[in-house]
Parts: sequence; structure tokens; C-alpha cells
Amino acid sequence: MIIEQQITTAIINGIKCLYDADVTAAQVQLQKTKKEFKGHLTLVVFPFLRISKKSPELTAQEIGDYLVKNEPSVASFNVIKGFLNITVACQCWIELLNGINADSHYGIVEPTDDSPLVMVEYSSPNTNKPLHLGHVRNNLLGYSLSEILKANGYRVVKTNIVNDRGIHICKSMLAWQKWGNGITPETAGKKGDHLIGDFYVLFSNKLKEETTALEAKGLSKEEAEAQSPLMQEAREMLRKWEAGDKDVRALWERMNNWVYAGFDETYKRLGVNFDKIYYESETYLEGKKKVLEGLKSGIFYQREDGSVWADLRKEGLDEKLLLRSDGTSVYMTQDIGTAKLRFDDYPINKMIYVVGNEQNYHFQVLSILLDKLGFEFGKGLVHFSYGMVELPEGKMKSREGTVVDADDLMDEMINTAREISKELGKLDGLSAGEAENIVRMVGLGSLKYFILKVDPRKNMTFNPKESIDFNGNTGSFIQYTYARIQSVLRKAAELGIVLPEVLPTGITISEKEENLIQMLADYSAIVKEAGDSYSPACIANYVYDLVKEYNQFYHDYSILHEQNEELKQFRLLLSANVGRIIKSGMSLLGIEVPERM
RNA sequence: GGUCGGGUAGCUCAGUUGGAUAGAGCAACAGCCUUCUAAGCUGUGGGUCCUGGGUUCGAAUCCCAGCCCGAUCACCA
Repeated sequence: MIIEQQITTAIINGIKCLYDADVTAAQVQLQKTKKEFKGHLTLVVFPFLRISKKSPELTAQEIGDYLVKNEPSVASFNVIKGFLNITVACQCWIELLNGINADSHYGIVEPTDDSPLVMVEYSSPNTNKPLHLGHVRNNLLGYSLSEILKANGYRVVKTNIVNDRGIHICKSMLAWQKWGNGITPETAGKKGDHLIGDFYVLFSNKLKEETTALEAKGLSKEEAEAQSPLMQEAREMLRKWEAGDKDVRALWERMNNWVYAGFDETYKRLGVNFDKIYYESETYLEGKKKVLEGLKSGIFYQREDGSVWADLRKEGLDEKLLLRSDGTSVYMTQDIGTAKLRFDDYPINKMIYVVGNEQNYHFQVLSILLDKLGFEFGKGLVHFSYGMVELPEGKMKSREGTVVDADDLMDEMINTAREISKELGKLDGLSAGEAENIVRMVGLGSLKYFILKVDPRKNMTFNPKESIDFNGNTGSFIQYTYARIQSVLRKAAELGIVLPEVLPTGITISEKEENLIQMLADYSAIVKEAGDSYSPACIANYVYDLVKEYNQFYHDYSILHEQNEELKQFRLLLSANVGRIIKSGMSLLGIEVPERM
């Protein structure tokens, strides 16, 4: 913010003048004054004691005196121990608000055609089951991160790699063939992803029956699974798939399309989207090619059984399998192929993978392998590693039926939002369409905020028994504040009040109001910080603090009932800009804000 | 065992390149709607910032050692 720079320069000059010493801007510790103290900015003077050779209090006093005399933006100051609390002149805040009001981008940088291009991979589902709470966190983080990067001046390609092949897909296909009786999403009245998920579970249960019977005959778990007729059939199906068998491929396509239709619905509702979707069925052969090239050039080596390995012991890691002895690809092989295709398709400057922290090792290895294979981006790839969503009793387990389904969760959130809204009478007088749209925004907003406000790296707990709050530090609290602001602005418009574009600098405002302007001015720095640290939570916490501060203001000051016309206009303009920043910040989180609620 | 995360109020979480008396929300209790939306505001209680050393004017934050929790180290993805 400009005021900080001005004062920093003045402090440097002051120290030169008072103590004849040169200090750099980095040495000037100018920070926001804590709430308990009077002032806007605080200079920590301890580092200057060696220069001044005086007590902390006296040094602070001398610098303060200098500033008041020589820097017009400094109105007054107070000294507490080694802290110099500076009060910035009232008119500076009005000027600052005028500047914010005039800037349609709030200091945010828009990307241009030659901005660096970042590809963000997120979501990455398997096509054998519907999306769950873990995917929800992934999707929200990936989408929000993309928006934040755009706000930091990057061009972004959002991408999704769909894991559409492999033994797990064959399992649900086989179960459908055997026990499905030709059922379809239409005839079942069920989303395709859920229908396929049901058959995957059915397969697991039938397989379990077979293996327990075999284990009872004294076979080990692995032997039982290997010998069970169902698994043999599934593997046979995978072989046919890889060989391009017409019937198997046709069934595979049909069933995958059901799943995609289901996913699309979930993505749309969640408000996320992609610019480019990759399918592993199209990338895994590409990876195999690269690995064989690497084998030829001596980067990798082959064992007697024909399997191909990378030796990463020099890098402090282990040996890593890249091709099985039967020549088929593993996970890592596919990721190499996908990376190649992506860089063929786009001139990417940076690649970010939004994938859970359980795969930290995988990406460490991938980075080294890509580098060895000569991909420039290999070393610089970013694994945006986020923590797991856990239940109070631990991890979600599909076998125990504790997986929280994404569609169910959204339904629940929206239903709860509807109940609360009705109870509070918030929907009175609205059309059914308007009411439903608000309820949807509020339900999803609270869900998204609940997830995004937490530091991505950390594991987080979700308790399905206690529904997500709508009071306190929540999405709906922020949305509510926005709706109130819009309500005031609507009333002002009805009264024929026109918001001024520029406020006169002569008016006197309170410290609370100055603090609000100061917070608004911080927005662009927060967006930058969020971009540098890949942290949607940073935005979430900022917006919450801003809203908390505004609510206190809203409670303590009247806006439309203010007698002084200039003050009334000021408060309206302040409110309008708080609203704009709330909306902007929330949009970086992928959260919509309603005009009323 | 190796590697990588994490440990802050009863619970869920913030805490800027080290800075003032460590903050919010939930839950509990007590107040505030004839005035712009009470999904709000105000107040009370609640802390060994995992432990022990170190660095310094100053440490939740940096360094070292240890404890606890999680992830990972597969011819699964």
C-alpha cells in the first residue's frame, strides 16, 4: 500500500537525519498496529537502538517527532516501550478509499496473452465410483487455486486426468454383465456414477464370498484372490480390453459415458470446470514409449524378468518399477505419458498437480524421472499436496460404508439451508426460483468455506452427525453480510441517493471506519500472498476478518439515518466497496454471494 | 526403521520475513430487535502454544534432541 511506502521512506530519511545512519527499506519493520493500541501502523524500533544509542522509548519518540514534522500523512503518534504507533491522517484514508473505488480490479493483475501459462491438474477421479468428500476438497482447492493464480496474472489451463482404465473398471463392468439384467441409469432412475459404484460394491461383495470360501480351504489371502473365478474373469476382461476386443470396448465406453454424465452433474453443481480433460486410456501407451526410450538411452535398466526400473538411490530414494515384467504400465508410467501429451498440447511454464498428501512420494519420484527424461519442467513441477478429510472415528472406508458421498453432502447442505431460511422467514415474498437459488448458494457456500478456510496441508475433520454451521466463522455469515450491504444500497437507490465517485477529503471519520479502509487496501497484497503460497485459506481468513470488522461498524453506526450528508455518502461508498471486495474474494474461493438472504 | 507432514482453549481452526497482554468460531452462561436484515452485535469463563535445551533486546514462530499422531516406502491406482 502506498501510504506504507511513503512512511517507510520518511523513516529512512529520519534515521539519516537524526542519527546519520543508512538503513534499507527491508530493515524498517512497519506493521499494522494491533487492535488494542491506538494508531494504524507500528514501527518496531528495537533494531535501531544500536544506531541511535538511546533507549527504545526515546528513539521512538525522536522518530515520531521527525515524522509528524516532515511527513504530511503522519498525523500523530504514541510510544509504548519500543513500539512507535503511528496515526495516519484522516484525509489519507479518504483518498485511499477514492482510489479503491475507482479501481475496477482492486489492484489485481489481469493476465494477458503473453503471461506465463500454468496448468493445474485437479479432481482426477476413477470411473468406478461416484465422487466423495475427499474429491470435494480436491475440486474446491483446484478450482480456487486456479482462480487465485489468474488473479496473480497467470494464464491458467484447468485440467482433469480421468482414470478410465484398469482392473477396477473391469470389476464393475463384469458385475453389471453378470447381475445387471441390462439396467441403465434411465431405467434405474439413478445417476450413472452411482449406478456403476453400486456394481463395483456388488463385485467386491461377491468376490469376498469366493475368497472367504477359498481361505477356509487353507489358502492365503493372496492365493485365494488369485484363484477366485471372479478375479480371473476380471483379468481376462482387462486382457481383452487391452487387445481391443470390440464387445468389451463397447461395453466399457457405454458404462464410462454413464459415469461421465454423472460426474458432469456433480461438477456443475459444485461449480467447478475444466479446460481440457485427459484420459488415461489415451496416455498410458505414450508413457510406455518414453520409458522404453529411457531404457535405450541407459537412464533406466531392465531386470532378467523383463521388468524396467529406475535406480534413484543416488537421489536418496529407492528403485522404482516403471514397466511390469509382462510389459504393462504402472501408475508412474501413465503420469509420464500424460505429462508428455500435455506439454505437446500447451506451452506450459509451470505444472501444478493438486493431489492428496498420500502421494507425496509419487510426485517426488515423478519430478526426478521427468527431469532425467529431459523434460524441462520436471524439476519445477509443483505437487500441491493437501491433507485428508477424516471422520471423527478416522479415515473414510468404503468397505464400512462411511464414505461421505459428494452428491448426498450437497443435498444435505442445501436442505439444511432451506430449513433454516424458512425458519427465519428469509424467503418470504420471494419467487420459488429466487428462493431456491439463494438456498443453493447458501448451502454450497457454507460447504465450500468450511473446507477452504482450513490450511490445505492439514488433515481436517468432518463430523457428518453435526451439520456444518451457518453461524460464526462460516460461508453464510459472509454471504449474509454481503446481502445486508446490498440491501442498504438498494434502499439508498430507492431514496434517490446517488453514490459519489469521489469523496471530499475534508470529512472526519472514525477510527473504526479508517480501519475498514485499511483492510480494503490490503486486499491486493492478500491476493498476492495467497498466490505465492498457494493458499485459498489465506483469502478465506482475510474475508472473514473484513466481514467481522464491517459487522461491528454496521451495528454501531447508522448509514441511511446519518444526518450529515457527506458522512452518509462516505458510509455508503465504504459499504459498497466492502461489498465489492467480499464478492471478489469469495469468487476466488468459488463461492457465490446472494443479493438478499 | 527411512523419508515427508502435523501437534495452539472442551471441540473446529487462525496466528505475516521472530515483536506488544497468543486470537476467532462452536459449545456454556449473561445481555441487545419500535431505528439500514438478530444467519448479527456486546460481555463472562476457558491456554504447560507436545516436552526439554539453545540462539536474542524479544520465540507459538528459527536451531538441536526427544515424545505423540498421520501419510508413504507395492509388478495397486
